[in-house]
Amino acid sequence: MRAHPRLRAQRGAEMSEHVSDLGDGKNDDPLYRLRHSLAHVMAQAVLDMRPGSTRGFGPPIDTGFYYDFVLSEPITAEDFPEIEKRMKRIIKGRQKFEREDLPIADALARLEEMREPYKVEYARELAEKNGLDTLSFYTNGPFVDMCEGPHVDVTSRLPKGAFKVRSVAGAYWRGDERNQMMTRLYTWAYTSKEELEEAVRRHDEALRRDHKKLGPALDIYHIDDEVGKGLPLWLPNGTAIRDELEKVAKEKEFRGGYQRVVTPHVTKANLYHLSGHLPYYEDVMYPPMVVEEQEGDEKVVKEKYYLKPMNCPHHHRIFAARKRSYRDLPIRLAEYGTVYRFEHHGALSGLLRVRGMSMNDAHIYCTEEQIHDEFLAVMQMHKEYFELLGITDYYMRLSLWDPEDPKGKQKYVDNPQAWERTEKLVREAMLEADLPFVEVKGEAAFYGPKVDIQITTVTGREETFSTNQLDFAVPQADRMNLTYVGADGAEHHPYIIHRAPLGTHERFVAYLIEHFGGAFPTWLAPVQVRIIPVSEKYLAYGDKLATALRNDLVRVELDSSDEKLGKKIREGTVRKIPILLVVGEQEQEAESVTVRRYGEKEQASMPFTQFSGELGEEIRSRVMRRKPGI
RNA sequence: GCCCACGUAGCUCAGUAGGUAGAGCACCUCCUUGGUAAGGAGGAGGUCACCGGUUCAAAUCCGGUCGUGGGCUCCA
Repeated sequence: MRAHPRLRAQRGAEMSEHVSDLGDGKNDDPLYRLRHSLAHVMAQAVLDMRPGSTRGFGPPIDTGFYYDFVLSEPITAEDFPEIEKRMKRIIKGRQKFEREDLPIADALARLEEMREPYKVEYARELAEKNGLDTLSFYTNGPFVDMCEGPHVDVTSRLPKGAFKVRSVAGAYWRGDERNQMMTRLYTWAYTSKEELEEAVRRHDEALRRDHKKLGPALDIYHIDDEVGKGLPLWLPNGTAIRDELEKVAKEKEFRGGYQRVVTPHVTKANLYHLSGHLPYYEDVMYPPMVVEEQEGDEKVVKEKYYLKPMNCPHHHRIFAARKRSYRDLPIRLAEYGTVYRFEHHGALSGLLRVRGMSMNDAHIYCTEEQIHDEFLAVMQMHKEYFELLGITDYYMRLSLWDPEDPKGKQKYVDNPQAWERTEKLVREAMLEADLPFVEVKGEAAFYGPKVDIQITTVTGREETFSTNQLDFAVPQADRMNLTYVGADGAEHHPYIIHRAPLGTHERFVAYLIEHFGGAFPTWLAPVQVRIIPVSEKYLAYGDKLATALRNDLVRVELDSSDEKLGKKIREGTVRKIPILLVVGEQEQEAESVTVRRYGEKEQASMPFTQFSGELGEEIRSRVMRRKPGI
């Protein structure tokens, strides 16, 4: 389950010491200085070209920097060469960067005079919130900016050929859609031309792995205008991948003591009032289906049904449907449930952000004493999935509430003791699971702390792909009022762990496509084996093998096209099919096959029975023969 | 939703200054029966996203709609 956009605030507020490789220390980094200084140079160039424009933020980022402006006249990609030309001229101009510290009042006066309302706003905030009594300014040539620094000492130290204006985009002032829309210019920036070229090359390379390209190309999914935005159609190849993932999940959950349930796609409105979701989630839900009845002259609303945006309330009703004893706990209810969310039109993107998605969902109802073991088991399940799929490029985020958040009362259930207790329990489980994580305040769910697993897509965007939440609030009397009878004969409210290690099929498959570059391990590949007869004469033999493999539940295709062998090999390789079997006269006579594996140079001939035995074992044990890659 | 760009055959793209459309791949047919990354010939396929406007004439110019892509805190 993703955080509500409104609540997705205050990134990186506080990092814990559990961080291994996420250290910042960026202010001392020469590259940081370079990018930061170059940002000033670009701002100078842009303000020259568009007099009367005002500035927002202009920070260094992983690939260079960006700068936000409210422009007097729009800038498009056609203006990039001009910007670059002017930047180079400024660099050549040997402008010195000079720092100056002004008392707050003087700083504000200067910013007012510069007609920089956004800088004024931020300066006020720095003074008030952070209690600064001076603010620093940097001047280079005719350009002045309020800035913490540090910078290079003179513009001529900046490399002229190692940056490139990349793109222009819209961005709200401080990321809030209620604020002014600014124009953001992204720029690549490195220390040398070679590094820049290498970065651009890597970027282009990554784009080739983009699931939005590979997904349709490999017939995994299709998005059709007539069906609707964000509502992908899963083609046979994509469905095979989903089915395999579900198979793994069902096995793991079965062994982990989960029980499977199935719940409907639509539900009466009141359930979401009970759960507390409707008031809070309504703008992400599809509009309701309204049942009306004619009463006299008037139409009266009898019922409202919503497409379900999450599975939890349904599972809670299953829990509540019977009297529960402490002896029954923990109860673990699992479902690959399909949910629908009316995400912002502009936020939709391939399989990554959709409006209908199937979650690897489950809810664990347990006592406080059981939380530790249950949470630990969930995290260990994550570990197993990551090992199975060779996933290493992720980090875990322990998302906590923020007691200092001014809007805390609306954002979080008001129960400080419960927050402190549950956060401690989750932290302990994480430490015991021995998984590195960072702690971030202000990212919790409204009902409790959670652990989010963050991944970075090939295009460099960070996404949450799975989350595990501890919920102490929803079972309480004022919400779903879930209870069990304790050993003492009295009723108690259980705790709930919401967990979805594989996230949603949509996002997970998008990630896997990019992770594997479309070349899936055999067990997961939509087509596992393609049989290629050397010529038409051996079609019958190929067909015989295909039938035998299909009988063993192998996803196999027979290439019966009237093409030359080389062409058929190429076709199979382009489709990234893990195993191509070449069969001709020799193979037919020996009842053998020649095995050609994707990405492997060596090919081997062996008796067909040996091949099918080894293949069966490879699929059953879900081994990964190659490192993820293209 | 908002900012910018884009929308020509299933896919990738060309179409110069408004004069009713073209390539490669894929698809179909025929020839070829070929041992490891594209054999040859022919054919079919488009209301140039949709709606409206300007014009003798619109893929091309203008407006709107729909869709796609890049963005929308990595915080002086």
